Amino acid sequence: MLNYSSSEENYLKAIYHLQAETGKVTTNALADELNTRPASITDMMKKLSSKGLLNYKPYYGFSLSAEGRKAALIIIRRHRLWEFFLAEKLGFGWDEVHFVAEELEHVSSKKLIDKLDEYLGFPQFDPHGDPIPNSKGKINTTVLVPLAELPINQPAKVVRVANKSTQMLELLGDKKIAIGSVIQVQKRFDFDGSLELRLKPSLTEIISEQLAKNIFVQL
Amino acid sequence: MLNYSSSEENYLKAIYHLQAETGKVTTNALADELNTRPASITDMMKKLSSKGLLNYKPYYGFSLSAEGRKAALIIIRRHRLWEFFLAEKLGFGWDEVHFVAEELEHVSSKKLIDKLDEYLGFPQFDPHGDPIPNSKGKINTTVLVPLAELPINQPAKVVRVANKSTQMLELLGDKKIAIGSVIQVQKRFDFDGSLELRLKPSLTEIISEQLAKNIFVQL
DNA sequence: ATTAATTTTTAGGTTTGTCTAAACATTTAA
DNA sequence: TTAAATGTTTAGACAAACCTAAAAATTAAT
Ligand SMILES: [Mn+2]
Ligand SMILES: [Mn+2]
Ligand SMILES: [Mn+2]
Ligand SMILES: [Mn+2]
Repeated sequence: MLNYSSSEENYLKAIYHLQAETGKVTTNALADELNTRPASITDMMKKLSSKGLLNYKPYYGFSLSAEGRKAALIIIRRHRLWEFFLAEKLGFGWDEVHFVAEELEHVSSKKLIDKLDEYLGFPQFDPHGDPIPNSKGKINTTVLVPLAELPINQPAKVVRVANKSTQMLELLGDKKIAIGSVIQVQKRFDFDGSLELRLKPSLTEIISEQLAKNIFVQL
Repeated sequence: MLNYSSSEENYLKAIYHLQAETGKVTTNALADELNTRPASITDMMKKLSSKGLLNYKPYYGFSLSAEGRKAALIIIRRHRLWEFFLAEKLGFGWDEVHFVAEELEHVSSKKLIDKLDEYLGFPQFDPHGDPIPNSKGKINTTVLVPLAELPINQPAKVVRVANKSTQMLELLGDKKIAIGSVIQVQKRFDFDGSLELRLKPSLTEIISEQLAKNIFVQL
């Protein structure tokens, strides 16, 4: 049914992400995201809008059409399922999966992805805690709360980490925090925003506000 | 270390296969194999030989250099490991794996392939019975005998099927022959070359010469 | 040994996706 | 409210990987 080039797919995905994160998408922001030049963005915007994937008026910006959003979600589904596979089955580290999935996501067999999904047990979140759209493109829109804003003594599950660097992975390992951990905030120090967490009845850890802003939990 | 485009990889692989099957490679044969025009072959031959992957003299034909052979084996390794994965883990049919692997083989992470190999238990043959090169590019060169030439009463294991069509799969299913089956030829009818096979002490099947020529066994 | 047929290469185009430099629009600042 | 800065689009090129049609080389047939 659908068949887009790897380039088109990367553009659709990037537009979707920028739209979700910042509300609107600009030519420069997209060029920055995709490591291309603004002129290339304009070229591709014309192409995608002529294919009905984008609403585009010169100088007025652009946004995904219903069809474009649908296509983007298919690619995001592929990407996150592959990330899950790499981490869960092949033992890749958290911080290594993204780069490889960036290539695997362009393999376009629908059967492949649906079988993979089944084989993996229909996972709900990728290794970074981001939700995986189902085969109909529906995405779990559970509202995630940054740990920095979690009310005191409210238990919650860690499901997503915004920053995906090696340094972050290292720090989380040290603090014994992982995707799936159930956590509650025991105390918030207003001076620097640092938090005292309770991980298990007998295990507490102190984390910085900066770290807390990058950890997302589900109530 | 190495990084070739998908096109270059497909050419290298096709040259390797034609070289192995027919001894030499011609412009037309290659164009035929790759569904392109002879002119496109000449273009790519210049490119690949300028990269040192090919020995090429205009009008005199071409053959893979040592480096080209090495690159081809890496791609064949990827292809066959993915085929094995699709058949073994995701439940794809024999006849469905090739098409998808044709795309997956171009994902270039060495770590991905080596981890996949390990995850799959270092398989020796793909679902068609073709040998899988190891991570150093060494390929199992076990000589395979077409079932049509197997001596009477010599037990042997089915390891490869040359024709990969759905029709073939259907016929083999009907005759209860699969990769891994241990077989011996009980009688050869010289009139039409058909064979009476013994599959288990109490199970015999008659197969045509045409089928027997497409089934390869290991002694 | 010419001529004819086949194979291979060259010449010149096309499409996709990129780029730089210049022009044009919009936004911000003086 | 004009000028400067910023953001976006156009114009024109380029490389990769294809193509068709014509030319050149090789091989096969008279
Ligand atoms: Mn990608
Ligand atoms: Mn992810
Ligand atoms: Mn391929
Ligand atoms: Mn195979």
